[in-house]
Amino acid sequence: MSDVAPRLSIGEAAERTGLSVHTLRFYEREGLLASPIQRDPGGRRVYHQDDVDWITVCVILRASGMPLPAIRRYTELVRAGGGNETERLVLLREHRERVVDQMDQLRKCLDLINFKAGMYEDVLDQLAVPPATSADADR
Amino acid sequence: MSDVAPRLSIGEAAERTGLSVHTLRFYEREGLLASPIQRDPGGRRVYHQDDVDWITVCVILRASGMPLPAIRRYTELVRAGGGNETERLVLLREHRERVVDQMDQLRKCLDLINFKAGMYEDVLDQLAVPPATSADADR
DNA sequence: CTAGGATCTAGAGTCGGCTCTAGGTCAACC
DNA sequence: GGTTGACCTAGAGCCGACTCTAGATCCTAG
Repeated sequence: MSDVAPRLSIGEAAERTGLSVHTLRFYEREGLLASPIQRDPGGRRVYHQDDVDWITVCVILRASGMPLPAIRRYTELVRAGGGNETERLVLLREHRERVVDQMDQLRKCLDLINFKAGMYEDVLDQLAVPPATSADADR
Repeated sequence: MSDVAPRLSIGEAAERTGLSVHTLRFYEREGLLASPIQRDPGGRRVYHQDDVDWITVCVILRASGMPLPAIRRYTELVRAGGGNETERLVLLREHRERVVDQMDQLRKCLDLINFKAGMYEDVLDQLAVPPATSADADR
């Protein structure tokens, strides 16, 4: 047993969450953090695993396009403790719909790309083969 | 045979592409349109099916997160005509990677949502059943 | 002939989400 | 005890992608 309950500086928290220290402070100001970040005697932030875990959730939600205000609302519900599961569920389900829609759009885009890329590949193949092609046609 | 080669006003083009007239003009200024939009004698834009089709491609690419400058570059290649298929392919493949990455992130987010939503549903089920639960435990 | 609505241009404004700056504190090492 | 580097706050700045405004023009219907 060694690194139980690690106390992380903001720089270390930034490393593990993939955010910049600027963004970590910004998210805190924006009220996205579930629990207030501890401070050391010098006034510096001290992050615990729980904080990192929650921030990671935020990062995933953001990456899926959830706007900061929505994440904030969700955070507030979590902060408020049990008893509001229905509202949390509503929020999550709403976002799930948006995520599903996005996947659909991405699939459409992928189809488009594959279609167009296929066309270009064909054109390039045509150009690559011909050293013999026209002669072959005569035989 | 009636509506062959329809000539659309910007308002009609907006309807069919789902963009606003403002955005249509903006995209044009930004150089996203493959061919210059025709004008009627009064100086108004006239859109043809080809234009709408190309704009639709742009919309799909945008919806998948391709930045305007990338769409512009692609448009320029298309505008330049054949002979640059390799470059187009490179652009499309780069974007395909980003799209695939995004789908991955969305999947991760969906997992998270399903996991959390599942927890909340369980909590709510617990609350919904119990009218008899504690008494049952005594038998 | 005029009133209304769609269109035009150039340019300003908005919004979300960071990102950075200035000016200061603090801890640690040489 | 001086220097370096991570950290602090408050607030300004930036970027992408629209979105809107003002003031003019043009077409159509009444």
